Amino acid sequence: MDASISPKLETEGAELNPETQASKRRKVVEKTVVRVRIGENAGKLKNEGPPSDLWSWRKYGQKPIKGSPHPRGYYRCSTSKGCSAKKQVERCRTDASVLIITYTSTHNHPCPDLQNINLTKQSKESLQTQATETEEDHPTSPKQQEETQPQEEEKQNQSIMNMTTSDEDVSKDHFHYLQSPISCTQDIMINQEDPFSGNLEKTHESLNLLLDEEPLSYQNLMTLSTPKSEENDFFDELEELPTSSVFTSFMRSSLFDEGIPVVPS
DNA sequence: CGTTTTTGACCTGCGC
DNA sequence: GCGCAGGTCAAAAACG
Repeated sequence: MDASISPKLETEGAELNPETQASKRRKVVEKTVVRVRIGENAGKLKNEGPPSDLWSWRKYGQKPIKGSPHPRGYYRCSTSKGCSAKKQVERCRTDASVLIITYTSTHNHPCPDLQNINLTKQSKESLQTQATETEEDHPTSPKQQEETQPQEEEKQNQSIMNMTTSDEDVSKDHFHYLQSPISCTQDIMINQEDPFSGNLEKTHESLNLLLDEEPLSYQNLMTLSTPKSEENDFFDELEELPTSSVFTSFMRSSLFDEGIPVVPS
């Protein structure tokens, strides 16, 4: 359908499958992997505007990855000088329509002009969001969302599965299929808090629980908050990172607008 | 003019 | 210990 994006989250802890060893050559660092599927319309929606992120990212490197036709981009948070948040953006080697964003470290500073961004975003999205009341800006309780659209969820789920299975790497990666914006949000929230508390294990547990237990569709989210740039060039996407906006959407909605409490393990 | 992107070189970790 | 590959740095260029 319309640019469907299916982000998935996963925090990579110390325990990992041998398949991913390649990517874990380095020290085992807490990572949050977000998989975003870029719809075919991605290239058509380029005039949607730049993908806004709560944080600004500065690209500091790009490297071709062995075995992958697509290079990997390295980004660092430029919002705050001392922020150590980083993210890696690459395309799925088997499915070019899937972006894999790996977040490493976390922001050591609060989100920048959140309100500003919110307003800006609203004005932008209002154009496309009118028809669909975004839960993104008006996050509902988890329960409500669960009842939201089971059918849609199935669709989304299927597409995700499809995408995932088509990707050998991913399928092996015991990814938890993220179906719930809430899960996503919470996961992120935890991660956001972690840098300060240094409690990462908690993240894993709650994340796993959430991802496995709360199926739910955020198709709307994706569709609405996905200012995708043209897909003709992989590098273009690396720069714009549609993911960030999507990813951020959850954060914004729950983290700041509502502040969903983190589910303790 | 300041910030971001690009790109080659360098460093580090891991497997053999 | 060596080689390979990923990750980071830093200078130059580009852009707003």
